[in-house]
Amino acid sequence: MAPEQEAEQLITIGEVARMLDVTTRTLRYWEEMGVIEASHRSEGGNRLYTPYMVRRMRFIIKLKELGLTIKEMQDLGAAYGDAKKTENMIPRLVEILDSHINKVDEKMANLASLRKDIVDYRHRMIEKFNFSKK
Amino acid sequence: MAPEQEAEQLITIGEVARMLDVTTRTLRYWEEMGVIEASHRSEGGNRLYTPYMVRRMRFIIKLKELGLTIKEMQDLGAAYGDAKKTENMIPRLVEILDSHINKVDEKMANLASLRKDIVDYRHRMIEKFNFSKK
DNA sequence: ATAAAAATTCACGTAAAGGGGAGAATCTAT
DNA sequence: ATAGATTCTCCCCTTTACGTGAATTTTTAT
Repeated sequence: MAPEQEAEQLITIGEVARMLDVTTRTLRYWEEMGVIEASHRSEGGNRLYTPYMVRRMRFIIKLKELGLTIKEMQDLGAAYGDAKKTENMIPRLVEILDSHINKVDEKMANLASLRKDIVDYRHRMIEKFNFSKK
Repeated sequence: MAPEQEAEQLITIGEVARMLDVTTRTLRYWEEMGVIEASHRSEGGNRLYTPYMVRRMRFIIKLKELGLTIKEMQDLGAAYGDAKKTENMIPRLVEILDSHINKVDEKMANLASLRKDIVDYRHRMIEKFNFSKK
């Protein structure tokens, strides 16, 4: 067998927070919501995280940037945790992403329409102004 | 002189709510927030709205669908209302509209970029999935 | 050993956009 | 005139994603 695996370097919540540019409160909140959990606890009870967990948190952040809610991440997390195979999570993720692409498309169409409305309104106002000045 | 202008047909809050597919609570909330106000009140104090107000509310709904906040609508709403009162405000209104057009343009650019991110991410996920399935 | 920094668990607060109910008054129709 | 439907004003509740202490422990550095 290979020699015992080297102890992973565990880092504290504060270090993780600085690395990911989030607050410790946010990390505890994610744990509270069940989208992530601390890898270990120290003797005294302090949270300690492995690099793997940090990668998972980066992933969470990415999903957040893509507009997924914590609730949607919980679904993904369940699939993730249960199967332990990332691959099993992917179809569900793709499904959620698809729905987000649709939402974004809708918003863009609406924005285009609003822009047109505002521009039209602006033109009417300018004409009215010039006319009143004769 | 022309004959006295026909009394505008005023409708109740419930009718407006049904027409616009929102709740009466929502309409009162908008009033509370200052983005709209009732055209009149009946003898007994019930809100009554003119067709013009209904058009303004449709406009509000459109803005809402775009993700504009009530705060943003307050600016636009104020300008919209002021312009009706006096044409001296038109240059100011055009100015505000221009700033909103810029905001809309920015939002559209952000959404376009977000959409690209999501689509790219989706592709990477699918490739990974297919690869793992060999 | 001891001060300072960091972490712990409550637990209340915030903003946005309303939801929902109470109790009273008003409007509509017969 | 009276039932029944609507509306009125208050006022507290909800959700989401944390913020912000407070009081207590743990960890780190000297």
